[in-house]
Amino acid sequence: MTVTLADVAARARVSPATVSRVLNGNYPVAAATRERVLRAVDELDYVLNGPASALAAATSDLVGVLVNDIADPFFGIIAGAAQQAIGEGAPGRAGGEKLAVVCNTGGSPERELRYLTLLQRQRAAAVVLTGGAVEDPEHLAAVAAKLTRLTDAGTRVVLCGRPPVEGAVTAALPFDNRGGARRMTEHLLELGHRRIGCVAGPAGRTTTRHRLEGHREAMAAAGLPPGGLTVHGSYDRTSGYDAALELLRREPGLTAIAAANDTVALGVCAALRERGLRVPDDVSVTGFDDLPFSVDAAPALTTVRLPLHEAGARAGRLATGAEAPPREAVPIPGVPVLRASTARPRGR
Amino acid sequence: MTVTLADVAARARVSPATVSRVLNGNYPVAAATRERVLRAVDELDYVLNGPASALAAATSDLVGVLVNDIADPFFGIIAGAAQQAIGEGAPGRAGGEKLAVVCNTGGSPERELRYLTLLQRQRAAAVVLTGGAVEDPEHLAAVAAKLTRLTDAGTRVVLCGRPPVEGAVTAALPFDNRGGARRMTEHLLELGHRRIGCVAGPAGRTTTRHRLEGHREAMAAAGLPPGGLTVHGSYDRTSGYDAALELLRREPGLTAIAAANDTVALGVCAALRERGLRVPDDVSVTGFDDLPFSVDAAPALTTVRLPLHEAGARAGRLATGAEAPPREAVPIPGVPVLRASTARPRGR
DNA sequence: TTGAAAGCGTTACCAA
DNA sequence: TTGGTAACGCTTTCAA
Repeated sequence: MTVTLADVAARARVSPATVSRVLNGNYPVAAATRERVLRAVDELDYVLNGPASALAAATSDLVGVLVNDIADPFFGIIAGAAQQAIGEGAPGRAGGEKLAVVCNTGGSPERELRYLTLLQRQRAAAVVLTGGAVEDPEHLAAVAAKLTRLTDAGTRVVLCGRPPVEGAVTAALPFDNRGGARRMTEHLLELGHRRIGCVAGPAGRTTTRHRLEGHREAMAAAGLPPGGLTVHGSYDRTSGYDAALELLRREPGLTAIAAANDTVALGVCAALRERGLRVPDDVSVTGFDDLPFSVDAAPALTTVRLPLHEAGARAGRLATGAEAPPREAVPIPGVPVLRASTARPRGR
Repeated sequence: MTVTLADVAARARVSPATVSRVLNGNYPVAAATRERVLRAVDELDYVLNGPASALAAATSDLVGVLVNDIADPFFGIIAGAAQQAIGEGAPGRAGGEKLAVVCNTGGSPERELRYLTLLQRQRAAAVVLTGGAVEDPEHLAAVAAKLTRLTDAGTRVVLCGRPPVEGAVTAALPFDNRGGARRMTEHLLELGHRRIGCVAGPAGRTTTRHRLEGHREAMAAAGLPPGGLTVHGSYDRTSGYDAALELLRREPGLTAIAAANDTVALGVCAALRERGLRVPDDVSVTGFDDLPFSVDAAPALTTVRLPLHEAGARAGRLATGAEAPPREAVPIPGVPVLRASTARPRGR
């Protein structure tokens, strides 16, 4: 029925062991023999049995990339870069390359754990976790335990855009969300803004907390009440829209809104537009992430650029072992991108 | 070292066979026994060995979802919906659920084939191919052959937003790109537009060809030269930007531009904006796909809505077998969404 | 309802 | 440089 390694061996008139060696290329094989084997592989259209290979070798070619929302280009860019780096990296078993796959947790802690178990079950070669983590202590502990088991079993664990986990991890590439947010708000303050609203991300996530903390640090440093004008919401457009209306209700005279990310900023802009307010002349809006569409969506948007592609690619290299893990986690900085948003507050 | 099924069996004082039966739940097991086994599983923190299981059962829990560009929300939405449907579907081996993973081909025929081979190697339970196909005859034949091998080996093959492949496929859910594009251009014609530019997608892909054909059908039906004002480019913003400038160079008096998709339309809008032209008052712009950001990016954009989420979810159900494959492929229609784009041509 | 045991297709060790 | 051959951990028939 299906062609096996034994069939190839028979056809090439060698032992199965030799075929395996040719395919894996880890052992010396005579050129003539190798030739014969490869021809047989081709003629029989042989495809290695991955499960059998993984069972015997106690490891597989699978690399899992976990993302919070696959429909969000933020993760798409990271995952795409990681997948490419992994594909280009060291070849996996049997001369084939590693199979980098992305798993969509939807931001759900349960699904995150489920995927980790599934990947553990598959004896994955590596796992890359991207984006913010849920901060529930119980879940955090469960994830840490799971990651420890994975590393113990030889699976490489890489964190990308996610804060380090004590000792359970091969490498961590955290984003400096706090610093980026602080610099962003400092920029607004320098322009003279004082009544600044904040649309934070979903509560209980590291990304949300860090960005919010950065914002508040800047506010506090300027002697302003840091917590007054904050609304939480999910990382989508609707959330920004609703939040902007709520902020305007609370403080009709606000002159700037700092949003959790670019997508949220888009919703903010839409709400302002409906209210007849212009960006950035009436209200300055800032985002975070600098996604490709934001320049069209809101040309006047000031945002923070995170090197998503670079971070993803590096995470991929760390996952394959093509790059040595850094001694300790060095946060990847986010730099404000000032497009047209240099408007000073006008007061209304 | 690692906990095996035998360890669980020993602890529960049953045979390995019984443990397997409890885990898979396909055979009757006494309630008390099952209880004991599950407790042992829990106490030992046992995780099934996927490769071993897949080897013995000759099939795995893996479902591959191939996308052309993971950073494009078009695919993200489809893949997310498919992944969710697959996760919610019939449980896979050992009571766990299916592992739906997305693979990013980057639109490259080689990577597409490579991923198919990798999934074949893993003995994937199903494969979902999304989005347009490259039309190179050689590649088409190679893919068809590969898909035939996959179905022969018991892997379900589902096409989502991709034209059917002769006999090699379990189910196909093609998008009616041609009809959607035709209706879109008809709309422009009804408004009185005559000098309509077209920014088509990358040459040699089914999606591009079908959308272009629909556009030209409408043009021809209106007695207009169908091929005059067409520029090809990739599915990204830059492509739209460049194409719009080129179209304006060729026909400064054009009053409408039909873009390959929403992302491209964004680039078109940006170029027009730079030229001091307003959308839709000076130039009407149409996109395709109706992605979430387009409403903010270009509120005046007319676009075609494809039910991406529904299509992805259905593809997922077809992949798990939760839904019976349709007798034959029924194209999923795309309906024009007229936001503010009802402007008639002004002539310039 | 349960157990015993024969595979499943590779890998990797030990010889030759 | 090559071959023989135990594992690897699970599933599944066949018996009991």
